[in-house]
Amino acid sequence: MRFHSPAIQYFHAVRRTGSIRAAARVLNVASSAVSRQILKLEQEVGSPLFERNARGLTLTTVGEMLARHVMNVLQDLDRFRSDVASLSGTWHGTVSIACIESLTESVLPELIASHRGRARRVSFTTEVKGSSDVLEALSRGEADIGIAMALRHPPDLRQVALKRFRLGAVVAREHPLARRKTVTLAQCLAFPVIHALPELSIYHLLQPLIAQLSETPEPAIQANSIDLMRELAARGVGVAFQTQLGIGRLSRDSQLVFLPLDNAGSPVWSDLGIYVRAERTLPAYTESFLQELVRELGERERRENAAYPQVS
Amino acid sequence: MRFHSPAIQYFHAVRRTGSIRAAARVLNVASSAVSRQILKLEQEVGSPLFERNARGLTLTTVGEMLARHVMNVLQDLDRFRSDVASLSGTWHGTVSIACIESLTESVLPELIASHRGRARRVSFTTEVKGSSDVLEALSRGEADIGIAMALRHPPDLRQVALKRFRLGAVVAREHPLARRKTVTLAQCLAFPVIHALPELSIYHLLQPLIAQLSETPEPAIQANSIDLMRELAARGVGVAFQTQLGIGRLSRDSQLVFLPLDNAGSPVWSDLGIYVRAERTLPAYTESFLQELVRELGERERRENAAYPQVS
DNA sequence: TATAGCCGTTGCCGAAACGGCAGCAACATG
DNA sequence: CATGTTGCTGCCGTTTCGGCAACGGCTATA
Repeated sequence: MRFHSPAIQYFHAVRRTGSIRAAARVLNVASSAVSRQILKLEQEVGSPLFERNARGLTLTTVGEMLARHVMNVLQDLDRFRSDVASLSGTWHGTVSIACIESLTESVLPELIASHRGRARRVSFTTEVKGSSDVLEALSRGEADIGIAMALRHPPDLRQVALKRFRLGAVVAREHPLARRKTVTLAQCLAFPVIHALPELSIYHLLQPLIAQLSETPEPAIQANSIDLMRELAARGVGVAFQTQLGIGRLSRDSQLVFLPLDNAGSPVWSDLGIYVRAERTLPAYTESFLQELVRELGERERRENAAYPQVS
Repeated sequence: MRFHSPAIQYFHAVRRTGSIRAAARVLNVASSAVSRQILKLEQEVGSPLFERNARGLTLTTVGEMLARHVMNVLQDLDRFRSDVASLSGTWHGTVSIACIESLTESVLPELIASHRGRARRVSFTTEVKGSSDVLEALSRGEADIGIAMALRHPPDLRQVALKRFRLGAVVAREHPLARRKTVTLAQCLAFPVIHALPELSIYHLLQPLIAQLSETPEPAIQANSIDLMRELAARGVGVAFQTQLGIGRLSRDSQLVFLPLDNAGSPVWSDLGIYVRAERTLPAYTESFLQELVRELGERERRENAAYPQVS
């Protein structure tokens, strides 16, 4: 089912690989063929699409415009294919997800497992990244669904849903703070804390609040792995900060205690956004999973906010 | 700038014309070439795209799916072209509008004139249709922007804006009702009325209200031309029903008087919707006009509702 | 400074795709 | 039954495409 001129696909491959020869290897054709198609495209458009650097090609402004168009075409072709396939009863395809680490402990594995239980022919690709990298991967068409901290998102992305979860302190069961219902940041800073490095978005949530406090914090550990921070907290090394989503199993096993943060009487929210390329209609199987994802996150949001009602 | 395989464009032409030979004439190629491209497409997709009737071709289900994809591709290609053109400073293209008759008296001509005053290189195509035909033309990709009564719209269309205007009685200056501020339907029906035929959406707005009244109405005139109804009312033939949008000049010349309808104490609204294909990003020049259209209609809505405040 | 390894591009040539022409059968209309 | 129109199919010249080998430009390394 290849009714689009090869130029389109060649261009797409060159953009992704950043090199004509590399694209040719991926496409299983001679590099000369790729080169000629690109040159022909540039002649048709009337403007160069790539800047030829010594070590590969970079998109020009016009090239980026064409890349957007080509992405729209190829993604819509995917959708068309899945539409035709679903007509004859066969649901198959791959859902590609880019998400931040907090989802990997329980939300995503459970959802994927349950979904594959019902739709065996749908496969998944998931890539864990930082929030801004998630949005970038989505913009570049390298993922279908993105889950990231709800920062300002580029206009070519659409925020399908926005779920807010309470940020809290995470301590071991034996920790002195563990008997409290909620904690303030100041109370936490009296103990050794496990800080997130700036590449994690928790850092940007907490930093402004910490800056307001004038106290000298206890010596702290810094890490960029949520998994590591969680395990450190479980071993009583210190106080970590997370949403309850990121704790998961250790919380159920009662090794960890989650204490909602209380910032001058109001909760500290961590906003989770679900994103999709705006100029795109998702294939049916992707849309189906997306709906489940939104529903599940909404369900968790509801449950957590019921368990820890407003401080005020 | 034709970097899409001919099959795409041929298919699109065949779909629009409903015949291979007609498409070939439009495309300036031999009919055999078109026929072969369609056959090749069907082979690639693995399913017939058209039903061959004796007198032309009709889309199959799969064909309609492909038509949707092809429409997305070609419309997005248009957008890409306009993006590239605007990069080199030249804004040009054609905005195609499908709308109902009430817009043709003042809103649309003024907007188009003012827009062309600023952007000389943008041309316009406008087609006046009934509300449901407007939506259909939009779905088929025969128009960029649709303005119609806000009925339920198909899911492949997006309602960009919804503006409500008061439905009112329209009478000549000398008409006995002309001195009133508002009128009820019952008061109107005491006089000869000019009814809309079912093909106009005013009919569907008024019919349920008329059905509630048990009175025997005066002998009425029925028409399907808003222009005709307006001119009839201006000549004192009877009471017509319209939104103020549809009166325009004759109202400014004080030949006609607009009397908002009062239905058991509440206004009768006529909802005007502005529509666009959902799976599409508009070219910049089209988007620009669309914004002006929405703004202008919003402005009129505001002015009218200020002139005729709530009845209650 | 010389060399090896990439890079994109180009000439050449066989293969594949495309399009035009004329003619076919099928069907509708009168 | 004649006529017109429909889509389809051999045949054939033209265009396009892709593979191979080679060239010049560049970087990194010895």
